Amino acid sequence: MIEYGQFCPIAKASEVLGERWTNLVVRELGAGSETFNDLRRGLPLMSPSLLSARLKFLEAAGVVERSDSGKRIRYTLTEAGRELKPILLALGTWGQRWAPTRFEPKDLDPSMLMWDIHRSMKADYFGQHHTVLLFEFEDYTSKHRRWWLIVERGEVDVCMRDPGYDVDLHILTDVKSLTAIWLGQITFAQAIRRKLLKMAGDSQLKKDIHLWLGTNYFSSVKSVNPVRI
DNA sequence: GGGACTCGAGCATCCTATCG
DNA sequence: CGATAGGATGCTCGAGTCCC
Repeated sequence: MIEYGQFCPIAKASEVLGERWTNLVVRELGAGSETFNDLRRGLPLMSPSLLSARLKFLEAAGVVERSDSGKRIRYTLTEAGRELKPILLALGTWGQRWAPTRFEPKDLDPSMLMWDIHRSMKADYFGQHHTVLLFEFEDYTSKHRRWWLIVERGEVDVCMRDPGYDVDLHILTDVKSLTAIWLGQITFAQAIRRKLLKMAGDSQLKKDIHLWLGTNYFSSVKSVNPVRI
């Protein structure tokens, strides 16, 4: 644990939250992740051993509650943890406005992007229709190239293997462009016009992509140093 | 087989003592 | 006072365990 040797409340808060990854674990829990594997999907570069250590630390600090139903272990935020939400949102707003975004390969992560998108998609748009969306990243050749989002009864599932259903809409793009759209750095219309995003399939889904895909929470915050795509 | 870890080796970074 | 070395600490990666 970091210790600053100061009574200042900011120092005390930093002793709890200042370690690497800690804020992002709280972010994931605040966004609705509850199981160890959900958290891993939202934090793909964090090792499981470190995630386990951080969860134990946050539990001891009174930020996270661990409950074991016998079937599976759930992690949820305590009242202290929930009170961090506006603080993290303020931190994110500051980051979107002031922190330089370079979109270098090390900052781009298709798994984190798809996990984030699947969580914020407007599932209500699809009603009771079973809908299959295939996202294909032209800049990836590995197992991370194709991602299926399956919408069913208000739930969205993300899949890295072909689930075997007919695809309603095929979206061909690259990770950098979709990240830029997701963060509000460029609009769908601009991306389509510049052929950074191409679609094949259901014409209504194509037309309404800006309605159902959603955007990152901070996308409306204007950056002082926007990136050039 | 999936979920939730745990362990150990190796590497990276940080901290502290020492030296010029 | 600043640079350096070496030990301590932290982190990742990969493999494995345990339980349901």
